[in-house]
Amino acid sequence: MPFQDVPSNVDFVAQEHEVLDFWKKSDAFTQLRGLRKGSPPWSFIDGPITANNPMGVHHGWGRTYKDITNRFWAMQDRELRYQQGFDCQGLWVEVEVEKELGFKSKKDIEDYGLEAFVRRCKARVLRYSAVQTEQSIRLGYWMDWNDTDQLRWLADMMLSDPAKVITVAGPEGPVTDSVEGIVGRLGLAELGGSYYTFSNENNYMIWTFLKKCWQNGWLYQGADVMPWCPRCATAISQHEIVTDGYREITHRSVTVRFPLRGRPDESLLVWTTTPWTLTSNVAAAVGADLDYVKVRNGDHVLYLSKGTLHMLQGGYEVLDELKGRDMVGWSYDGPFDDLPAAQTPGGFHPLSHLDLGDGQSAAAAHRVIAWDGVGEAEGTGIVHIAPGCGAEDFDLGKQHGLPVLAPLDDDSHFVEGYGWLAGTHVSGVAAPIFADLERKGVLYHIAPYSHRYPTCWRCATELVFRLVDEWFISMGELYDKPRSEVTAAEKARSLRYQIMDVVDEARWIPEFGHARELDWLRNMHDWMISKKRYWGLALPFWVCEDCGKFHVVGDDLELKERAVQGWEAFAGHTPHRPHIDAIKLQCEHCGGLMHRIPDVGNPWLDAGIVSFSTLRYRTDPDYWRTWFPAHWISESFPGQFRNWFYSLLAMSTVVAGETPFRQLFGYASLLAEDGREMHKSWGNAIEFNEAADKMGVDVMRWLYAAHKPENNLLFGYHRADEARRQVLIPLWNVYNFLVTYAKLDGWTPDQQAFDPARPEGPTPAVDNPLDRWVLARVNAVVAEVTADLENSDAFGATLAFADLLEDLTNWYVRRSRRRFWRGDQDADKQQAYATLYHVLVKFVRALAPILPFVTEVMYQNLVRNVQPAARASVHHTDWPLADAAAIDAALLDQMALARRITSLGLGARSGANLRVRQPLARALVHVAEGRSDLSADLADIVADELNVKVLDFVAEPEALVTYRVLPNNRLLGPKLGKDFPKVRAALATLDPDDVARGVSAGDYLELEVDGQTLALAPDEILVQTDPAAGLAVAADKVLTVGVDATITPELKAEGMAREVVRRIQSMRKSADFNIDDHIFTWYATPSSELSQVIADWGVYIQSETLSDRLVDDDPPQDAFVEAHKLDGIALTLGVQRDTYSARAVRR
RNA sequence: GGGCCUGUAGCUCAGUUGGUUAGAGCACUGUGCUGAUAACGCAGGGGUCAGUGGUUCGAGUCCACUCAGGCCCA
Repeated sequence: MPFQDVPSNVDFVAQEHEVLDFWKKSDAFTQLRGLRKGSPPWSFIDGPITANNPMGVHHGWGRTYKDITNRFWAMQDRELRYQQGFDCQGLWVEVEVEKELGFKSKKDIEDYGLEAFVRRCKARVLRYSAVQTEQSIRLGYWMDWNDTDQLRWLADMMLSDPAKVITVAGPEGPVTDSVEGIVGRLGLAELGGSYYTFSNENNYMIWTFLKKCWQNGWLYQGADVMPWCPRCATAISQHEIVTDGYREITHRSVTVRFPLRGRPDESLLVWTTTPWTLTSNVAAAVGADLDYVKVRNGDHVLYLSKGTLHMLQGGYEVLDELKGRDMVGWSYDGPFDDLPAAQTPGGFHPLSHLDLGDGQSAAAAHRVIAWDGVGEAEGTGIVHIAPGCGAEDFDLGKQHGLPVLAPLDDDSHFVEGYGWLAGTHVSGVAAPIFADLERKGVLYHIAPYSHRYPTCWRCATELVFRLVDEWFISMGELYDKPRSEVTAAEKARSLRYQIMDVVDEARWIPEFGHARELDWLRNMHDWMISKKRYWGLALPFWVCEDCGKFHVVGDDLELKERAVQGWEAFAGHTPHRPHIDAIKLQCEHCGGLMHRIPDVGNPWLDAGIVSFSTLRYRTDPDYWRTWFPAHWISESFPGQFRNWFYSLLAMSTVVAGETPFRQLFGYASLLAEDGREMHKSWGNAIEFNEAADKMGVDVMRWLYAAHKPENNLLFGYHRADEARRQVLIPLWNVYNFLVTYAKLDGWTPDQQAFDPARPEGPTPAVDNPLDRWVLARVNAVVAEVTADLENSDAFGATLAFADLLEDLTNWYVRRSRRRFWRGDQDADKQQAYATLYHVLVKFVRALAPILPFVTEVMYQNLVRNVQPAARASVHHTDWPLADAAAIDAALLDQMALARRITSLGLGARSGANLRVRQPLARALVHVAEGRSDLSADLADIVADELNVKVLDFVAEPEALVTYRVLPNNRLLGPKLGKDFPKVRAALATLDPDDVARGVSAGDYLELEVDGQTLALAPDEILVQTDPAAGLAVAADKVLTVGVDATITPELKAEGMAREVVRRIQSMRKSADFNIDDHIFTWYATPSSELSQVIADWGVYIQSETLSDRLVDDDPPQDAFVEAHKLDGIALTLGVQRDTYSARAVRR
């Protein structure tokens, strides 16, 4: 079969959809897996994408890296698992389902019913995993994707009839289970497809991990004051709050008086931005070394720090100065001592295992304490301390043995014990509290205050700090010494240092990732893993109702073994709430009944376990060992150091004691084209589907790949247009060029020695320098790109590809055009075809991982249409080999020189206003010393491109240039050291012409420096040339090119003939003739000179324009006619198709 | 306060171990070429390589500090 016609105006987007159809119909992905089965493994572990919404263009970036890398290694004949994953459990899903249902609080969920709510969460995840699957397929991401219709069907069934028993197809045969059972087994070996972190295996594997932590003594239940979302009614962990959470918010700050006990009419002046916390005040902190003043201010005597006197309203008189330490121990009356909470001995909070304050009530405990955290940047230098309402306050309270008051319940309403406040919500208490303080006479001043305040990363509600009872994994002690000095015993006690060692085992790209992860680990607090919510990992912690001891269940087997109640209710369900909560165990210590704590797990546990759960760690150790650790993982850097990278590392350290990945490739953030984050409300957001259909995914993938990954990527349509113009269209044009002429000439590639794995075949044997050069180029580029992609450097690959494409289009094809166009079928033409074909096929195959669609189209036509034995898809072929023998470095240098000469020559012409169509007699080239001249072949190419009859290389370019002599820094710098500047200065005083002559003759140059004579070797001096003034000359560092501007009558005539040819060519196109149509041409001009030129150059004009006749007469009526002016001379031209002659004549 | 990243032309970005006159694309201007034509070539303007100091014969590149932006932690 011959090549198919190539449209010159191609709709890339429509074409991508055709390719998707082709891949689907031909089952191209499955074929690839079959082809690579049994080859050495290359293991990629995917970081799960949250299946909660459609994916965005920023996901496209990461997925492009993943797909490029997978495709590259598959072409290297490696077997891959192709399993990508969905993150399924956690608050983010709950929040969206709550929105769907119009819920406002946790109570709404409980009223609705946990069982139904959890099923809705599962269904939502299934639905969006289907959407994301379809989007990823559109991107060209080849993975073991699920059938999206089946996913949607399962979602529906989860809601309507989860207990229904169904049979679905799996890779090893049909699998029968309930709908809920099948959903819980998605991604496991028997079902294949994407992994889902809500799967049974993922959950039970986390149990195994948690049990191991427990056995190592790293798991504990702790009390702490944590940021808490009043709406979500859960604590927010350190991981969640650090970046996503802070917003600039203006609150009403309040300054109040704390009347001192035993010092009549004297008060501490205290300031806070969170008035509700005053209800739970226990202490006031001062800086021990800070200077304080006692002032009279209106009716009061107040204490505050010297640096915050501006806080006072109205005039004041300083009565005394003192240090903070002098105030420590003073006692005062708190603003809410009238409430029962403040008067309760031992403090007021619900945690039975927390015992602070020596039985004192808060009111009795009120005192001034010292704290080095007190400063004067804001406030009064006296800090109100409420240990139940702030993290630092809680720590201070522990140090000082202060009682704790915890005022808020789960929904952030004040609890009983807070008198008139009980039952009111924290968000609405500022005003009544101000009124109450006013009434009590302690309110001093209220003022707006803007600060960065933490908000919920999911629902943007302002967080409060609340005393909570949560579960933690201990990170271990942080030793106050360099890591290298930490002993083995210390390390054994501290998980933190064990993870650090594991971090060292992996290669981090970019390298700074390594340091960042270590920095995070140094600063990591104990990992809060519990969440007081509904949809998520059921933490396997069972607590004894009698003795309070807890037990951690390690997996499903142990659960079944130890269950003493509730197994029947649970059996057949996934290990989620509410069914899991039915199960009771018996306490090993006292025999009491144990119930599961209601908390669910931190979602990063779900994502971090996948290097075990998806690799069959529990069921098939050999399989796990084959695929663990991953060769490569990749995610966006911002955020993942504390999230996925961290949890992956921590969990692998605990379970396996080794790194879960060998190479980590990270990239930055995607921004809009205006450099800002994409936000719908700002109008700069681009949805994935819209981008795919407007710019095309090959273009998107190029934008993603052609970027230094550690820099933020600005994504948008202007850049897309640029990429299409610079890459896709030129590539397509070269392809179009080859196919067009190959069809005209009936050329097809050799079928004898066809290799389906590497269909371009061995490097063709050619002698034309252009061919040898472009073959050298393509092989050099393949060598470079191979190294780049092995090192996760897609960016480097795109740079190399762009250069090659430039060389191919703007030099090889441009200079070879006539070789293809010529009528005869000589050896040179055959070599040209063989070369361009080889280069293009090799190029296209190397590009295939980055641009999988357009390369597929080109492969189908260039290879599959002409080679019956060809593999079905370009993605089934093997990675091209770089033929080292073809990389002729000398030729590459020579051609680079030729191109520079050309460029300068065109510049010289342009500078003298000599258009290129006008032939000139000669160009003069001077190449600086030490550089070789061009071979005759290359000189001819340059002469042709410059449209000069002769290209002369001149050794004595005085006519062209003036000289400049410089010391050779690279040689003389190290040799002379400090004397170097003097030598440079001495050299500058000499006559450059003399020096240049000496150097070119190979003489040593004697130099007088500080009375010493110094001899410089010729290679220690660089002779540079600058163009001489007044010539059509251009020059760069090495080269000078001048053109002879004299236009003889003969040259002028030839120039006119070429002009006529160009006009006719352009008319052929306007008249919509085929490229090989023969024509009749008429011309009429009043100028006898022009008419003579056309007659003289008739043979040339006819052969260039395929004119069977060239007639000096007015064109007939039905010809295609245009009136032209050549240098002001009128010329009427007419063309008409020669219907009798036709294309066959040219063959 | 500590850690990391970034700072190069109007815009977006390259710049390989330190080496001679710092590049590309876009945009602008001029011009040319063309069966790549909704392209392309050549030329031009446009740079205190964020700043200061240091190392070095030589710094966009290495070191220190400062400034600005971003991220992480306290």
